[in-house]
Amino acid sequence: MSTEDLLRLDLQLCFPLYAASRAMVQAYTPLLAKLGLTYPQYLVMLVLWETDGVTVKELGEKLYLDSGTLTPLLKRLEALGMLRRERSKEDARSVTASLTPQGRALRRKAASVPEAIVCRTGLTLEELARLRRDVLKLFEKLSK
Amino acid sequence: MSTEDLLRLDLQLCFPLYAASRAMVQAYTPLLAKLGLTYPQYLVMLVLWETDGVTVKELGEKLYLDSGTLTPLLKRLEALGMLRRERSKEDARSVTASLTPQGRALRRKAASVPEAIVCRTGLTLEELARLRRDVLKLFEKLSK
DNA sequence: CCCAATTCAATTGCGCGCAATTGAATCGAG
DNA sequence: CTCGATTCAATTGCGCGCAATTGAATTGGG
Repeated sequence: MSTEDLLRLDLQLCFPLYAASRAMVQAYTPLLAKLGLTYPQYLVMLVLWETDGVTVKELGEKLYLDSGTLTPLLKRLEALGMLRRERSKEDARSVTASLTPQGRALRRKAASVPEAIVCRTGLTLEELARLRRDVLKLFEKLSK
Repeated sequence: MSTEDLLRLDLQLCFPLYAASRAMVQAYTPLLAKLGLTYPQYLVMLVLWETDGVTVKELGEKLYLDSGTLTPLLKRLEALGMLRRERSKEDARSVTASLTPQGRALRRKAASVPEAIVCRTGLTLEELARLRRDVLKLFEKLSK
């Protein structure tokens, strides 16, 4: 493959990845709109539904996002009544996000989202699992 | 697989895709910084290097971006001296972007970028081609 | 115990993405 | 030829992402 070819938009991996990622978020958008959430907000809620009471730092480690993204996002979720933000008593440098009853209750309404997305892709669970594994492998290579 | 499992962050395809896409852009960032470009700006340049003199609409169709994104981005590239924007004479509704000599010359400096990224992924060209094909298939399913 | 280094979240600034709207130009049915 | 519908780019508004900086709290070496 020539350098010329490598510069071709349609032959690169990055652009399809970038386009697919945005298309995926677009697929979630109308579903999440019913819950009053954006996609990044939904990611934060997924973490909290799994492990309530996490710090900004922990959220950042799980989602690969920094405080510049998370702080305003968490403030919006707090304004929506989904969670509370409070300074940790043990370590006053850190801030913990905890679900409100309303935030916890939203989980049931969100339960139908993943299956709807799986259907939307038109792929089998096996195909999805393989693609997920391959993309994750790429991600790990890039993170190093 | 239960609904519970589907809701788990790490089992979903979307989050790895989202994380990998951002990691990929991050991998490009230092390389493109040497050219004075952001990743979306680089995508526009790739299109222009392949086909000079495209309208905002055509750029949007190739990159899946709308005028709300492209208009300010093209203005920045114009301010950088990479291209000119002008109203089409045939159809005064459309605007055409054309490379300046400087913009055309940048292609040589950009030639080393794709290979550097390929190395960065640590994947073989075959693995990359397969992943690209699979991601593209997903994208097409989601675009429908 | 002290203070320099580190670790936190918050803030600032900027460039996307994208929905929604605007306004100009063109098209096309009648 | 006309005028309503359509097609353009531009604009507005908002929520990310992320680099860089700030300032407060904590840590740890001496």
